[in-house]
Amino acid sequence: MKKRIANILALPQTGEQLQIAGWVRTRRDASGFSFIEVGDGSCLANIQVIADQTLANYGEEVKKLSAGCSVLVTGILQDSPAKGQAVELRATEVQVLGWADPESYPLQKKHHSFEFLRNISHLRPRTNALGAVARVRSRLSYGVHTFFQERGFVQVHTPIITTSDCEGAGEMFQVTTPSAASGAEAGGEFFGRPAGLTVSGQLQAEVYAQALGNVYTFGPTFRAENSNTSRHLAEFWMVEPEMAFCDLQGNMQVAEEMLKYLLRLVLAECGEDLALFDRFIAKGLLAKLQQVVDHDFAHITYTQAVEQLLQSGQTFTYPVQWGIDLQSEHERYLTETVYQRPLIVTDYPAAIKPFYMRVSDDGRTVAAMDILVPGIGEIIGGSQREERYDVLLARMQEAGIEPSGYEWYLDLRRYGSVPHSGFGLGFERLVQFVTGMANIREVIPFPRTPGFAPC
RNA sequence: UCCCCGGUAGCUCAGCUGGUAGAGCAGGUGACUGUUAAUCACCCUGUCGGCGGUUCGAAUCCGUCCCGGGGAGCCA
Repeated sequence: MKKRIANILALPQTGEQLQIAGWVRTRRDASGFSFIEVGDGSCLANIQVIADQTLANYGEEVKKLSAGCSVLVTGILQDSPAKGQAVELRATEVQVLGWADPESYPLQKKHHSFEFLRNISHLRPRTNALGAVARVRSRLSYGVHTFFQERGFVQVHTPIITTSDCEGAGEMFQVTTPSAASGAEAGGEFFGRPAGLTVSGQLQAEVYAQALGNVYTFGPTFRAENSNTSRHLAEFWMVEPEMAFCDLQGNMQVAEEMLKYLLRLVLAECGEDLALFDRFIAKGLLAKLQQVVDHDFAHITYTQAVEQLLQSGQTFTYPVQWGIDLQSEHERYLTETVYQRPLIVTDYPAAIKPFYMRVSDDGRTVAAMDILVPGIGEIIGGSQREERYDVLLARMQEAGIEPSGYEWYLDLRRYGSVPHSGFGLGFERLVQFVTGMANIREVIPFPRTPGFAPC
């Protein structure tokens, strides 16, 4: 019976006859038989196969197996007499499904730089670290859905192609057809007006929040920024809940609960993979994650943040002054040095935030919140939305946005407007935080960055 | 886009102040071995990122372009 290695190792039943299918990691020969380590991606661990010379294809095939070959192994699970593994599979048949020429197969049984692996993105999930990232990412993704579904949120598939720019969220990729672009098509635009790939599902999520209450969207997002950093991608995934009848306090509460829920989840269910990261990628990772789960997030207002930075005695490249946007160095200092845990900064100056954020009673700040985490910086950005028609309209005009393109958005304030809030979580930044991977390009299967999209 | 650093064998890298290349791993062959980053011996591997310049001579110095990494900006 064909079984996955994760299931075999979770509940080993020696004496059982079973079959595994996977890829050879290494082969070591002893006198009269070979050890073959086979992994199938179901977990980090491989299973050791004992292939005896009595196998019909031992000399012809088994002895020629090398890293990357795919095999179907039938055998009997038995206790292992040697250290390193509790059980091993004594093969009665080793069927080679696909060869991998050792002269040209790029993956070796040694450390490879992530930079090198990135250039073979079609093969890199076969490595321990990238395979572990893929499993953790998948578990987190599923966890996002269970977190919201358990709380009665409705998932909304917001559009990927959009004609409304979520102002302030970055440059949009244009979407058109070859004939439209060349002007051959009547009207010049496939959609009748300029369209692009979404930079945020927020505005459309607001529509459904004001019909269904609590909703979330979780999908791909695109930014045509020429930014080349370890924290930015041109295509990434974003989690965006939007909640009607919810103020900034409730918003922050959901965000903190969600992050802790997801960390608890992977700590409980991805222990083996996280242990790998803790050992080889980011020492102390497990303790750091546990510490986040066990403590409340720190809360300060933007104004307090500015005061603390001014009083810190630190010299910053960018001088601190009320009204400036906090720079990376400022955010890092606060979350990594002062608080050493996730930090929520609220109530930013209205002048540096987008038009849709709710203006506070002081008239100069908005009900915004950023969650900063050590090592990554901003992982969540959110706000209470401006629900007052007049104020929203004024803010749009201040920002130089033509209201005619946003009539549908203004309608939400004309008809049964309610206080509501939401936030955006950069999913890859979450995966980065959880795995400790230094570069965001390693936590998405096929990273897209300026000048890079190989397949 | 800006600043800094880098591009040498399939991979990871060394190569000091200029004298036309090395190691480990991988690969091949053989030996040995309940092995597990196996071990030992032998063998193979290079337009030193591209182009131009200085020089008797350039991997090394200069210019320029391309690519990558780190940081910044922008943000998630």
